[in-house]
Amino acid sequence: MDIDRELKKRQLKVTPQRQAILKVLSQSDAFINAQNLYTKVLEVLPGTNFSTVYRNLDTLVSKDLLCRISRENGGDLYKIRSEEGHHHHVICKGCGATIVIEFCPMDTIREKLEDVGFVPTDHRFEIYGYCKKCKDKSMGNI
Amino acid sequence: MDIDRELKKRQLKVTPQRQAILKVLSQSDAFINAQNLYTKVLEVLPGTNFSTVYRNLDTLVSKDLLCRISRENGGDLYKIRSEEGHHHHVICKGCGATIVIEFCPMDTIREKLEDVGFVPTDHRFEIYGYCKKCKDKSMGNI
DNA sequence: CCTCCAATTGCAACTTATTTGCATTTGCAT
DNA sequence: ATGCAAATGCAAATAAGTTGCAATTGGAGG
Repeated sequence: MDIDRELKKRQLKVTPQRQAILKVLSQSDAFINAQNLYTKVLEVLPGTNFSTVYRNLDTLVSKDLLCRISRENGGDLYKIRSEEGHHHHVICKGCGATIVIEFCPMDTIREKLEDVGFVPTDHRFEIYGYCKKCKDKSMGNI
Repeated sequence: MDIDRELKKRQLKVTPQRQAILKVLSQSDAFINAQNLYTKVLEVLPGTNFSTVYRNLDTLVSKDLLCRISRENGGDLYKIRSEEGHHHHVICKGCGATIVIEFCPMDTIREKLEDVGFVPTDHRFEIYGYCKKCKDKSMGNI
């Protein structure tokens, strides 16, 4: 991933902080929370402020550079948006690894909603569980 | 809904606070957040402590008396679990009203996950938008 | 290369949502 | 009526994220 290019494409300034954040995120496609990300960013660019990280997570999500999901009783999680277009995720609760799925349940249900006059604006579909590697382990570090 | 009966069935003590919480929740099937619920509970049972409300929300969700969803950048929302068994929700962003749908996308995707050795433990599927009534209004009070 | 200015950052204080420890009270089984 | 685990109230603590503002800086244009 050409970080500088992706930032410029979206008219965002190329700052060391953004480079650090995207560098960390691009090194894995697992979901990570803001605090853990912040810790890792500090290793790449010591002195970075956490509000800068939070602000940029918002910015980068809104510019479609990151995917964000939120869980019950847990903070939001982020990862690099490597796929183009609409998709959903299968997320391993052991290692955080993700599988992207193209299947979208809205395709099945949209028409039924129209029948009752409901206009969908957005939706969530996420699957949690354990990947092949993490099966039989109970790490729970997500 | 027979509140006392449902509590006893789950070996939970019947307290005025729980009765108040469930009374408020059972009067509507819209999702509501903990703070708003707390305010309404105070009208029914003044003096109730907010930590009691929070603790009971957790308890009641774990005992399958309530449904909980969480949104990006917002707290969790709760409603009475009126349907038996597994189901998903369509939620109006205008008035909070919900439609229960029996359709579950896992039926479609489960087999494909098995093929790659992924063991799903739980999933989320929620649809947000505007119901017939709230269309053309931009209330955004959810 | 230099200048300028809006965008970005650092800092610290604040907010919001929720949780926890502990003493007190209470539902309910016996 | 009694005993005790469960539940509550209170206050303080925590976690996660946000905000105002002054200082800094990326990068477009000269």
